[in-house]
Amino acid sequence: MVKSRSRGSNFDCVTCIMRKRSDWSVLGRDEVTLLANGQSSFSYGSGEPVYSMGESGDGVYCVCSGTVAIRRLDAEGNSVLLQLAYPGDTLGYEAVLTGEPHRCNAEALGPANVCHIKSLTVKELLDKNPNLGLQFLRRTAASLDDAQDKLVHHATLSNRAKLAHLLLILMDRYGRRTADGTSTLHLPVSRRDLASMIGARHETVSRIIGRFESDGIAYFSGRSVRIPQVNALVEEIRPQLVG
Amino acid sequence: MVKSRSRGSNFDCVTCIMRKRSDWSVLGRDEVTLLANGQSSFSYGSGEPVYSMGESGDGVYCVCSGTVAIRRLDAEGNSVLLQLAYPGDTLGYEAVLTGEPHRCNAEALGPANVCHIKSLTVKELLDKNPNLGLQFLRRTAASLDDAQDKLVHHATLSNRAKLAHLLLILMDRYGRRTADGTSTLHLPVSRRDLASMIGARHETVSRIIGRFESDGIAYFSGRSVRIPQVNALVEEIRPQLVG
DNA sequence: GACACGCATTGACTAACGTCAAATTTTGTT
DNA sequence: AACAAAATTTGACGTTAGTCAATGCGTGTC
Repeated sequence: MVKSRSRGSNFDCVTCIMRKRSDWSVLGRDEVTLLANGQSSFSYGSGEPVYSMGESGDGVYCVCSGTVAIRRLDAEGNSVLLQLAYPGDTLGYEAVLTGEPHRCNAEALGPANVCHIKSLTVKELLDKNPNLGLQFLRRTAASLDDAQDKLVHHATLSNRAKLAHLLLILMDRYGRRTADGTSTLHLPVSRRDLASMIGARHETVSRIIGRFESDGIAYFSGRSVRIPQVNALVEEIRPQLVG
Repeated sequence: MVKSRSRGSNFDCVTCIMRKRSDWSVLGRDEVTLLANGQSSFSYGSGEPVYSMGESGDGVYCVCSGTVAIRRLDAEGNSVLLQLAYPGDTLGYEAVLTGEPHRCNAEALGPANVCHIKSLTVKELLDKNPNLGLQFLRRTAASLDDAQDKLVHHATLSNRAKLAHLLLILMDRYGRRTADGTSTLHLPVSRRDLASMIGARHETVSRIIGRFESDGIAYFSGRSVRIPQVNALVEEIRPQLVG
């Protein structure tokens, strides 16, 4: 179900509720007007690219609704899902700042609304309000921290532990705690993407899922996951301590 | 040989040759004076910490000479070497910007001179010259790009390929091409660190080194490496393509 | 509704890698 | 120079995870 990208008119920065929770919250009243003038909003269908590796950055993107996947492909075509972007997140500013082409693909994981702010406007705003740049800097530093944490996990955890950890992270956004202490989770991504996020093959993920079910830790049905005790997942993360 | 950190007086931002190649190159003349006033320079011995995880960021650090290793430890004490910092690199600004404690250790890998610029000065400079913040942002974005590339490699390459790749990267800075086409390389880090950089055990690295030697690709003696044909390392990186 | 396609699961097998332990070398200290 | 400590190498072994291949499942298309 891949609709083609369509221009939407429903989103306007001045009234946008996401703006207050985003990097753009540092802007003053007339700066927001400038932002609104340099902006266009688009609707995307599932799987549709927002931007692609190699394209030059003609502006930045701000997620208004939905989830956007940030991926990188290597020379052999392996796709790695690096990050999930949510409403309020700003994407693609690296390319605008450096003048280099985009290093990643950004793709809507479901119906999504994403606004585009053209480079000129971004540069004017950065110039007018230095806090915007500092805000981007804080955000980028947080992403770097996140990426470095992932590197540590890739270096020290088993695939099973990494999958448990990933499920816990996805729980934060997509999970729901039911009355009797069990939790449920609707996965935003396929098994293949799940696998690429932890640096494993999709067959391996299938097998780990099988073992989670045998061990009573998590039960999968399509993209729905039922987790009787969240704490059991936490236990999975620390390497086996003997004693 | 761990000397204790000592205050040095040899380094002054106004005359510092590294400054022109660093983020601070965007500063104007009197801003450099402000920088020089908020700065103190220190000498470090091999293995000595510049700052440590958990400490609060009381300023940023600028490498004047030597190499500084950026590491992160996990809960079980595993150390992962995330990055090598070189003269001109600025460290530790994340902690200053966010107010959070340092998330990494920074440690001199050999004799090194590192200047400390106190938080107040950094904030004044960021305030006076917005280009400094943008410069930090560009640098951080580049680090993020680098970390994401590593994630892709961790997800898709074998340890052997990752080691070959790492050697090529280290060649850029520590390598020397001799007349007859062979190259030599003096490693700045131990085998353990080499292992942590590619997410493998040190025993595994030892064995890969053994195989590199059997295969005539690289010969190791302590921290010296001789590489007859650099191209042979490049070949190692791409997964076996069946022909 | 039948079909095709991509995704997911499972099995059999193999290769890569980690673990534990011991021997050896290197490095730093006294 | 002698010693102690740490790093490195090597071996034997077990486990994990990747590969190849076949089958099943689900979704969207015609």
